[in-house]
Amino acid sequence: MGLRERKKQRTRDALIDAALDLFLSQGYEATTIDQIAARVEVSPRTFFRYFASKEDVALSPTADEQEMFLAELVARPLSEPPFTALSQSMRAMLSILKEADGAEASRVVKAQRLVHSTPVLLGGAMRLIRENERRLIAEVARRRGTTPDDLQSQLVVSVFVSIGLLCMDGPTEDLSGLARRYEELLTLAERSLRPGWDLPVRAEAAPASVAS
Amino acid sequence: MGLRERKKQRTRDALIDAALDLFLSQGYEATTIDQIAARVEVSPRTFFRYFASKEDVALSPTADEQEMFLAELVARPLSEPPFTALSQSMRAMLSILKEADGAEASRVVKAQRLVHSTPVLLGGAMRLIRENERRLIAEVARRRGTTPDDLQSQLVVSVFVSIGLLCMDGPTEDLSGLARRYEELLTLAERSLRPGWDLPVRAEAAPASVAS
DNA sequence: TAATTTATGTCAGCTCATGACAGATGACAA
DNA sequence: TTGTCATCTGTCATGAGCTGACATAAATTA
Repeated sequence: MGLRERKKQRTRDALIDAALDLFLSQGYEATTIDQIAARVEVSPRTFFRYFASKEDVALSPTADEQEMFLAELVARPLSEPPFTALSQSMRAMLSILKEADGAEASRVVKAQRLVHSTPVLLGGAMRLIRENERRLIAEVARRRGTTPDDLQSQLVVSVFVSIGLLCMDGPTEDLSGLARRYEELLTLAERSLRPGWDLPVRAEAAPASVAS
Repeated sequence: MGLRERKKQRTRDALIDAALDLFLSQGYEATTIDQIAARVEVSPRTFFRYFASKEDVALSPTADEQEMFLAELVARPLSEPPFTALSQSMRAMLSILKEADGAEASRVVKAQRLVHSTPVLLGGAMRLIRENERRLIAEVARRRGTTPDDLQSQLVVSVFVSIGLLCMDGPTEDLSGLARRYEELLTLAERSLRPGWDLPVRAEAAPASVAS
């Protein structure tokens, strides 16, 4: 990789870190682009060459998470039932973050805390999640052998995502706490859902061993 | 009601209608506050005395909906299981909108279409919904005889809300179409959930007529 | 009608965000 | 090494969203 690209990556990371730190210490609205740019020693105009908006930089770790989750899901074996594949993707993502370079994990946790404590960012994060949800639905539909407009596929993704959101609701101290709450919610969800609810109709569990 | 209050209400409604029409015809971002104010013949400054932001006016019908829904839920008899109470509140709200003055219903449908076609407004709407979700959880928790931090209560609300969101995903032509899709999704949900999943643990259905 | 409260308009100012242009810097071939 | 090219960066100008301060106009109350 050339010097140019490395420099760009460093500037980008520096902008994210500076922004997150300023946002968390003095508040999102109270922080100006000028302050972020000054801390990284670039012009305010340059900030906007890296991020489309002030919101963009705050949500960039969340956007990365979404990409990561989708990538995990696509990589899951097709033999897994849809809801299982979703759950496992989340577990995989969490453990990757835990193993990975501390800088990235730190950004994710910081962004999580920031988003959760700033209403306008919460809205932005929800928008990202909703947009990714469409892609998740496409993947789940593929696994269920249906088109993306299949309501049951949409419901499967929707229920899973709502669990993820609940998970983010509590206070985020670190990744382990997040993982713990996630497992707890998953147990509750499985207790509330009918076995096989996420399977394609062809493979649905027979109600009382009666042939259809 | 005095003349002053009536005038204020008329100005407010006029601002909402002007904004929605402009947003829908030429796009949300492409519309300026000046244009909205000019159409109602007030100063731009006055606009901000009625609405905190450009987003606020676009989401005001959605915010009203949220208030309305919560009011319906609180009015539901305590004898109803939580998820039933939620479903019935939605039905009640839809039929009230259908009966009510056409202006309000028109605003709701317009806002729906607008929000669905404007990413930033989608985020804003999600924020409103999430904020109301906290109050819905409190009410559901009360009905289940738990505190608001009870995870199962949160799950009940979360699943219901995710159905509502799915409902809004499709194209919104009118209120009847919305109601139809809602019923369809509700049927699917009930088919996916275990009977009694939303009941307090004390009243949970026994798995096979075995006394606990 | 007079006094008080409240809504509105005007103005100045800040931040966010974008286009245009010029200068600086890394990439690459002769 | 040097010159050329592509790309990144800074400066400037501009417009839109939003807010505080103050004066004016309108409605309420006495």
